[in-house]
Amino acid sequence: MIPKNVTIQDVARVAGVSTATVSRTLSQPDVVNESTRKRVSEAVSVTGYRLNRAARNLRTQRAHSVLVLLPDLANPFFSEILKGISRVLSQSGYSMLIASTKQVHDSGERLFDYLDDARADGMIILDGGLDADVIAMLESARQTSRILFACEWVEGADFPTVRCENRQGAREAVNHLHSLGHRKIAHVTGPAGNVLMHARKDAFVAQMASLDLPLKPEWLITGDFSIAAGCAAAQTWIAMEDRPTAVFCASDQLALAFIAELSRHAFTVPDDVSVMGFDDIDFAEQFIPSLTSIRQDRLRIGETAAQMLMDRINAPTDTTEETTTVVPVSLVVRDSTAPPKH
Amino acid sequence: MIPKNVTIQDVARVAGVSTATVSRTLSQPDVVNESTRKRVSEAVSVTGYRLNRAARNLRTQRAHSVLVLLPDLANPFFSEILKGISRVLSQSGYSMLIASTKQVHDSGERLFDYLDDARADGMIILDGGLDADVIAMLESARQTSRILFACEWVEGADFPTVRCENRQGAREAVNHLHSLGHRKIAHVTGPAGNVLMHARKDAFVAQMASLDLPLKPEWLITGDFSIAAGCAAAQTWIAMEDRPTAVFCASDQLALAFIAELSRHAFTVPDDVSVMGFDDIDFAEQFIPSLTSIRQDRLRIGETAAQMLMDRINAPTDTTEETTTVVPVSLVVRDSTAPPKH
DNA sequence: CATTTTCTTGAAATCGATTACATAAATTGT
DNA sequence: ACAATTTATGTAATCGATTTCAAGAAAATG
Repeated sequence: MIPKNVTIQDVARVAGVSTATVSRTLSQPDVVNESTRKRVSEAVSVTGYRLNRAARNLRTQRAHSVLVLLPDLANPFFSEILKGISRVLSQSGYSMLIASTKQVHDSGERLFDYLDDARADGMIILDGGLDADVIAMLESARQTSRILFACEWVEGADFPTVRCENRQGAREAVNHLHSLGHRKIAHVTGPAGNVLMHARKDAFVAQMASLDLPLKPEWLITGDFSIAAGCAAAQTWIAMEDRPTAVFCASDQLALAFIAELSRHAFTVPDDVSVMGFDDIDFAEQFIPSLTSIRQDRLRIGETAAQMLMDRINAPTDTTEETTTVVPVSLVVRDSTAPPKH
Repeated sequence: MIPKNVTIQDVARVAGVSTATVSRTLSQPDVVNESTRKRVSEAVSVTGYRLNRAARNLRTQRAHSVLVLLPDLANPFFSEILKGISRVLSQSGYSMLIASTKQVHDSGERLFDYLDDARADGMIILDGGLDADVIAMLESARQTSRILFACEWVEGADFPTVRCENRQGAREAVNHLHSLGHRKIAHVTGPAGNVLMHARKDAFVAQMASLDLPLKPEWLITGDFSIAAGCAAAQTWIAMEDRPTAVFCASDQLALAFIAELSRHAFTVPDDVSVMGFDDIDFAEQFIPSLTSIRQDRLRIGETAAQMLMDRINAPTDTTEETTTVVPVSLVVRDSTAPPKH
């Protein structure tokens, strides 16, 4: 009942040629004579032949797939990026493997096993918070050029990176609030140690200074990108003597939680305080009030990262040059920011 | 500079045994003598040997990976499910490949190529809206037992399925609203033809009847699971002569968009109308007002699906029995529902 | 002590493609 | 017309594991 797998041998027999010719017809049609090409193509469709990828992968020493490593599979922030990555990969005939940092760790695998394994030809890492020893291992791995970071990165490590203009985003945020008339602006940061948190915070501080705006230390509220942190930050704001009239949150998730918590305490946005986020996640638009944010083109980040990786994988030699691609951000003004009321 | 790959041959040489013994030591340690086992283990760690998966996959005719097919990569609804799937797969040493229906279609691949290809040993499909011809092909594929559906399914097709208790969820929604005192309840449905839409709508209608509640035809508002449909439904509600006091939406995304649109027209939830959703996505809790919903345990759906697939893949014979596993739902009461005001 | 059974191990075939090399045929140049 | 190319194809090695079969050693049996 179960028909045996059709192999290249079967096709060769049917077409009356050798397997080498079949293989050539399929991968480099131009080197075979037109008449045989036609005969082979016919044999292929008659037999219903499908290339066995495991065999090809073994012979060519290529996995024809790429690993995407996420900090957390359940975080919707990444889905659009995956879409971009997947699109580019599938154009090149590559498959997308997905794993989360935590899972890899828990299962006792080591990250570069994926490369050593012949399971993946490269990896796109979306988690800048990898342990130092993991990074060290990756750097000493044989195929360093096939590892790249997207969105986040690791300070001091020489991996190619695709990221958005974090600093520019923070500057635009400050400028936007400033232009609305705000002078007292707070910043809820990302998690301590996170590279994005530093980039955004530093730029925030710098821009405040360059606009001659005051900045009390307590207006820098340390959070992380979680919902809980947004709620906590809201309580911090509520407890302040001299409340800032605007708050720039390091992520949309923070901002939305911040607003939600405020509303549970009968404060209204933007009447009592203007709030803005960073990322422009899908939900920002649907929230009430809709959220002013700094938009990251996540699709493009994903596509760019995948394309860079493809280029490196297909490059004849190990190109050692490190490359950083920066994707622009844009301000999206919605209802959560307004001029301050006096 | 680039050290050659360590193969099983190298290990065998170092340990002074044959490759067969090395292979046995690694995959069935109990059949080799303890002393040789020790010697081999040592050789493995000395050489830093890593199994080449491509080679194993070819020889064993297993890809050791599973394809997960999503309707849309960018939809956050699925992320938690992926987490569940990935967890179970990685425990079994399997990798998770991800693709979207649209992408597979656009790239000209056929779905079962993934199986024929030796790229995947099975697939979990999260999209019940596949074209009829795709379904027909899948049914006629050689390895039908290695295909299963999760969340959605295809009416009439005999694939094993994991789904949540859609009907029970709809009943609980009606009961909840009824117990708050609502008598006029509308339902915003999912997209026409969708199996979830039908299950939920039918159960809604039935439960309304069994509670002797009136149900005008216009109270069944056809939507889809999109944000736009939620907005449109809100406008439909606003335009009604005799407005229902409660609205049960077939998804959270619908419900949130519904509420957002109402608020743009100066209606308040739950004061003017109670609204509830289905799914309990992460955001339901953060919305203002927080959303009453029917919770699907997405993690568990993912885990169950993956486990079922693993069992089938590892089953000695092609078990043809169709199985449907139903995962319970639960009512989560939040702020978007309240007794009607008269 | 001969015979059977059980443990261990190795030699070699195998999975299904790709590709280096060889060879035969066709084309070109002089 | 003969040598030199070019073009098209086939032979066979190869990728790196797993597994069947056979065989020698050790243990158990009568």
